Amino acid sequence: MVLAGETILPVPGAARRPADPARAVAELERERPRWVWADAREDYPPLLSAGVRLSRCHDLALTEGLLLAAEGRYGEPRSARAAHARLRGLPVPDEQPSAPGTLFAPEPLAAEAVAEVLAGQLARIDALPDPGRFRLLVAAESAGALIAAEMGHDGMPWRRDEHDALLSELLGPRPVHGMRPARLQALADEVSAAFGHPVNPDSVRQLVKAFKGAGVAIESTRSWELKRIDHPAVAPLLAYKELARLHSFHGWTWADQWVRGGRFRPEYVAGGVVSGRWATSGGGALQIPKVMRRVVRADEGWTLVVADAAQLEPRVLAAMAGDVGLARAAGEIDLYSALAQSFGGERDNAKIAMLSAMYGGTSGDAPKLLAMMRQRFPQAYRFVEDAAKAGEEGRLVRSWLGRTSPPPSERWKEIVSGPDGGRAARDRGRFTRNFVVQATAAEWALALMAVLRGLLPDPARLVFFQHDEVIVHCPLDQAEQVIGAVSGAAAEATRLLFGRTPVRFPMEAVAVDCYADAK
DNA sequence: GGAGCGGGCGCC
DNA sequence: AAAGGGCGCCCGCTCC
Repeated sequence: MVLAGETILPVPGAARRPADPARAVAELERERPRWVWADAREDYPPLLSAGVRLSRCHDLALTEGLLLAAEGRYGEPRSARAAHARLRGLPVPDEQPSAPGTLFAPEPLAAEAVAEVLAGQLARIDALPDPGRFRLLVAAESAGALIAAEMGHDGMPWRRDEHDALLSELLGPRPVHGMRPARLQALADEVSAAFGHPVNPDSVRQLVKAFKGAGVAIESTRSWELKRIDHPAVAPLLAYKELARLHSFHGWTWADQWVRGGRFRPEYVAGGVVSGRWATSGGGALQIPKVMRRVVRADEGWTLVVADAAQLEPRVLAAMAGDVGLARAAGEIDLYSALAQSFGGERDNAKIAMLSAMYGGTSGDAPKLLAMMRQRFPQAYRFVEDAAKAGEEGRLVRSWLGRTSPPPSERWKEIVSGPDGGRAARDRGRFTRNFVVQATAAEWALALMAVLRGLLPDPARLVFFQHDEVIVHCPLDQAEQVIGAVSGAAAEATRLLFGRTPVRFPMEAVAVDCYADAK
């Protein structure tokens, strides 16, 4: 095992930091070690900039977070430094992720300390209920950290000329900074005209007041509520809201900040969501509107291989719960169609039933459909009900590989024991109900990416990941190989998590020139 | 004039 | 038709 971090121990006897760390790392990488480092988010980008890529790692910070949660110590500082202080019984430093270039960056953790923390973590993993699964979780989470850094480094192809054309088409030409684009101003004027006085369409308060003055009582300005209203201001207002969002979230200013050299480079945060999903800390890569997909185009002579897992969450539920009936339906490509006959012949009913079971839905037809689910698929039904019950009682739940939900807050405990505790309890029940499914789906997706990354031929690159969807950018002549790698990776991820299961996890990939053409 | 929060809505 | 999980982000607005 080779230890790395900020501190690098290349070979025994050479305990000093080498003159050219990146080169030393690159040489050692030929042995394909599992690198151990404090925090890939900080340690990997400099290596990537130096042209070095690593195949495997153990990320102490991410692992510490997983372990603390599993041990019921969620919320304690999870940095390698903090973990080391806990081991030594020293004061634990506060969580302070130092931004790159921080003036007072802490001294790097010594290699000996890294080794100590690692040994401590491996021992703690052995003490868990299912160390084998947890080790897989740690490996997948760590691989995710590598991939997140690489995707941030490589960036997703983003054509600024197409982006500008799209914005101009929808909003009018780029305005002077701080001004509304022409189309937005025209819509705002229409809204004001409809009320007969100036109204700021960005102000909820002004809108509610204006509608009230026009004799229309509304609770909110949510678009579904506005759509039920008959008033001339509604149409321009809805159009305004949609375009204003595009302008402020993914407009010219956004592109100035996030797009360089034909690449959109967001900052992904592996494990940034409690469920294990990724988050972003800038750039909003996980909320790019579908209309923007036409802006994502492969380089000349290259292609985009776009792949998404079909109905991932219900399949995960079927596999976890070991529900034979649901697993049989999940052996089909379209799971909901396969379920339709169990829900009165309607595919939509099957979908509502499954989503309500996984999200805790109670409105509309949900109660009726859930009753049918309880009868037809008792094991799957019980699986999510048990998770909900655990949450309502303030207990913790775990994903398939052992990611543990955060505990309820002290405030929650107060409220729940009070007179109106039912609402808070049900809210938490919905959270834990969803957690077990969402977190396991995230694990499957991480495993998929980790395997896929290892199968990609150079210079193919993962350039986008969004919960259950990946994009690989590769030369045209690698398209077929990459498409094969995707389905191979999906099968391997399924095997890694669930072993032999009748549940299928279809991951169909297509090679396209433009992201918008993928669906 | 900056921090913090709720509304609203994009994605899954 | 309208409500159920997870996020990030911008806006208006309040408060200090």
